[in-house]
Amino acid sequence: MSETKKEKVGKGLKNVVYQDLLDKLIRCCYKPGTELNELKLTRIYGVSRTPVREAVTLLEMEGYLKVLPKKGIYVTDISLDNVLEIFQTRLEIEPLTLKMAIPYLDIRELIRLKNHLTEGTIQVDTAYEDDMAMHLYIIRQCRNHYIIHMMEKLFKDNTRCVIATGQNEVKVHEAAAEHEAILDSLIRGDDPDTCAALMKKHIETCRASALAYFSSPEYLENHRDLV
Amino acid sequence: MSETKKEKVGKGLKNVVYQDLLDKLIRCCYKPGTELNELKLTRIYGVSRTPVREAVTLLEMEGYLKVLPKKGIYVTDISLDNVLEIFQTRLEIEPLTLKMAIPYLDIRELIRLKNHLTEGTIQVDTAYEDDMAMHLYIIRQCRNHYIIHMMEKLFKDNTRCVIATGQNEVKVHEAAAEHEAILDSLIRGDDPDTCAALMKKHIETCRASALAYFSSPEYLENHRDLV
DNA sequence: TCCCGCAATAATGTATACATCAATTCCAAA
DNA sequence: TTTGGAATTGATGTATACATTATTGCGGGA
Repeated sequence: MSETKKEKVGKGLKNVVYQDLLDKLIRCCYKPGTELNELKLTRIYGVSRTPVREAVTLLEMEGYLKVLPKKGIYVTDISLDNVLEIFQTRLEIEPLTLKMAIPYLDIRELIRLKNHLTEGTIQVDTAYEDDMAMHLYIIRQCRNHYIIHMMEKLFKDNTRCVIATGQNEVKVHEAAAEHEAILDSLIRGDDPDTCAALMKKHIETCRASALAYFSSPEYLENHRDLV
Repeated sequence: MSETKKEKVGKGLKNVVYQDLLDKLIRCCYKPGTELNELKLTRIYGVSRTPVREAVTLLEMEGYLKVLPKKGIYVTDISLDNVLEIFQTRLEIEPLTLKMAIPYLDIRELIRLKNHLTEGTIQVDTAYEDDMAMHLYIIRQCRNHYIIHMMEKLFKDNTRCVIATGQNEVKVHEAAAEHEAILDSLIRGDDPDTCAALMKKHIETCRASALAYFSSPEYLENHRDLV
């Protein structure tokens, strides 16, 4: 009933609603604190309450929505603590994950990722996507579902935080240089600890950049509400 | 309609069904491979399909059930790979988690856990519960929701594996001795790396014990189907 | 006997009706 | 004017009816 009828994202309206809502929540089309309710959502998607409810149930379990009975459905807030936890986790786990992944990395894929970085000028608008692509590729090769699952969720949350707080001005060239260093190290076949150290350094740079942003006048101006 | 009407486990029949099903899946009352369907479940719980569906949807997302459209709902299998992943994750993450938790550990709680171990004879039937209690207490104090969430899921899976494979004969005294060593080290306020090393050693013991069990004639006899 | 096809069945997917409950509003009485 | 309370509203919780579809089984024809 909405637009194109058979998108087949994942079969079933439940999955369509879930995927679309998840995407909108991560991209902050529905900002933290927004109040929704089932009726609104059924009208937006042109489906009945059943698929909406199932999608909402899943998103509540994932922590993006909170259902208050007889009150409404609320988009969960983001806190500075949350951002700190994300970086703490990345600092502690990602270097480890990289070491686990090394035996399974495909050199061709690493080269492809590197070429993406150095293909002429870096495009700012896709820089964040490319950034995540490298991290997620490495993580997925660690062959441990528990860690992969945690890290994929973490990167979703990270994206949501980045968008919610408006830190679009990531230092793309600095990050790209560090990415290149990591990829080169992996391609050369350096000692795992060496590669992991480069990854740790990179994440520390990211964290410093994010925390600096949260203390900047620019941020404090626009987001007296958040964090 | 079933038995006691107002159990209030978590408000809502959805939560009642979810909690009960989760418990039964972890305890392998529904063994891996079992085929269920919504109708059966509605009859078992005496509720309509709606709460059943919502519970099933959640359990499918958690990986305990798999819904095959127009076929049935199947209890997911357990593989040896899964067991290996569990121990790999514990070996890599739990010592780290312990170090993160140290500043937040409550000495009184550590002493309480230790007294539990040394109170006369160790009761075999509750040994596994007590074992998990210590690990989960430490993990929860690490104050990182991503890691806590992952590890709680992992311990649920671990319990399910232990029960499914029937390794009730955990070496309770050996495990208890290692637990005591860890707790003593924490209570003394040893260096974090020292404590973490004890934890790692303990998990290695657990893994060795589990893997030995999987190679034992006793296991191979009873479980030609599994793993 | 074997095979093709249609129909019945049984399962999930979806929509909607009904139940419940909390918050709000509005009216009446002090 | 203020306040208490009952009724209405609006939200989710639950049950059920309806739609869709894959599977299965039966039956007729080659």
